[in-house]
Amino acid sequence: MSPAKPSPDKREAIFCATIKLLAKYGFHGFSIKQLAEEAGVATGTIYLYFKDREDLIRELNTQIINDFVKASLEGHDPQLPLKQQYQHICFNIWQFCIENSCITHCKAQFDHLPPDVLRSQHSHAWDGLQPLKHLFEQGRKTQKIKNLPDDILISFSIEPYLYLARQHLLDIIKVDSEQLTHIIDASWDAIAGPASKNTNGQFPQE
Amino acid sequence: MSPAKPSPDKREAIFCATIKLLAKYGFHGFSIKQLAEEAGVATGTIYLYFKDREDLIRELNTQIINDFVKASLEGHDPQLPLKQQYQHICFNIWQFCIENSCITHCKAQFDHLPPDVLRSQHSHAWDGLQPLKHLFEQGRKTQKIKNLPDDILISFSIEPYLYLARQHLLDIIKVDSEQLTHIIDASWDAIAGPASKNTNGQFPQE
DNA sequence: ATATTATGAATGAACGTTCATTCATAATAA
DNA sequence: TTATTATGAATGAACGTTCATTCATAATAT
Repeated sequence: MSPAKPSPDKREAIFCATIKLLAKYGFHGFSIKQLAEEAGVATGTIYLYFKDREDLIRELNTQIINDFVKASLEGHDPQLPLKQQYQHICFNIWQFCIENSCITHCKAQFDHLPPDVLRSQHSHAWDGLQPLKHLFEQGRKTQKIKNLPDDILISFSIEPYLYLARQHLLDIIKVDSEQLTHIIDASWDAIAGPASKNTNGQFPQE
Repeated sequence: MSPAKPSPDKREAIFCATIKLLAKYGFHGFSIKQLAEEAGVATGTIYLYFKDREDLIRELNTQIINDFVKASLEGHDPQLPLKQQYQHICFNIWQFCIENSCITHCKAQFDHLPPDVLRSQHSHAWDGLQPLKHLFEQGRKTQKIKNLPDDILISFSIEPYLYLARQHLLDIIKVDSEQLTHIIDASWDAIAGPASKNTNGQFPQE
């Protein structure tokens, strides 16, 4: 089966098994022993590739963010109209979440790492999402997108998809491709247009 | 402090300490011993009030959902215009999240309990949110709200607030009350109006 | 006195991590 | 080619720690 080479993709096997187990059991109920079994290696082997448990999880987190960001921007074309650019990214996100169910379930787990890790993760993710930043910036300038900070726009642009994908994968709800279109439209409605002017009675914002 | 009383609210103290620790350390790094110390009781005492660790967490989860639902609907008035009803609920959610930071951080942890628990949690939550269900239903009928399933509307109505509140509490972003108004408006824009008809083909937006 | 409630030392299972050992392959020598 | 040696990836039993849970005992209430 497995010879004794250096090892190009054994690390990958460990990653893969970690994702699988983390998605299934969460951080509790996830043990190194179980991981070794799932990955088809000895427990000690894991420590040849990762300093310790924490290191493994941090590295995995980084890779997942990278993959997610990369998938989100696949085929991105800054020449297209803003709305189309946005729709494309949203579709990418949905697609990625559905096709990588383990990652989708994992990802949410990472939202509860220590605060300092979260902060660096946050800024790292934004680094990769530069094109989305530009899209938002351009949208704000041309009044096609509400004049709100990136993070707030994100809360309508990415979070709902993550949530819905999780529920979809758990069979709690079902989203077909026609609904997805409507969802993407709804999410565009949330961020589109200059910040609405009259909430209740109040003053225009500008 | 009190040596050996019957115990009306010792259970509450244990709940409270659990929330605190869970918010701080997550499921890992949360131990019964630590919990006992934080709650000011002996380890054995915990087992007088809860069958075991799992039972404690499940019960806590249920109570948090109940509190959350109750807070969301506080002061709800079905007589008001739909948009105002909606804004009021959104504001309640934000308020609750900010005022109960430990619960907000905890809540997300529970998103990764076993699937069957998640499903029952989901339907239990909806039971309590009947008024919101009605609001959505009425909105769909009168074309004031998009013709989309409740769960999808929720993804723009609750999830973004949970996400933003978490980030706000972690000091990753800051949301002031003026921004909150805009966020609530944006979230209304997401669900408002009949499901948009032209995705790409483009009519004027208003 | 009796029942109820609280305690925390004791327990054993499970955990992450280590390290002496193995062995297929690579490198070198004949 | 064939024999010999060196390598380091892989192993998994063993280790020390930590954990959830129990229970004999103590404290309090009735």
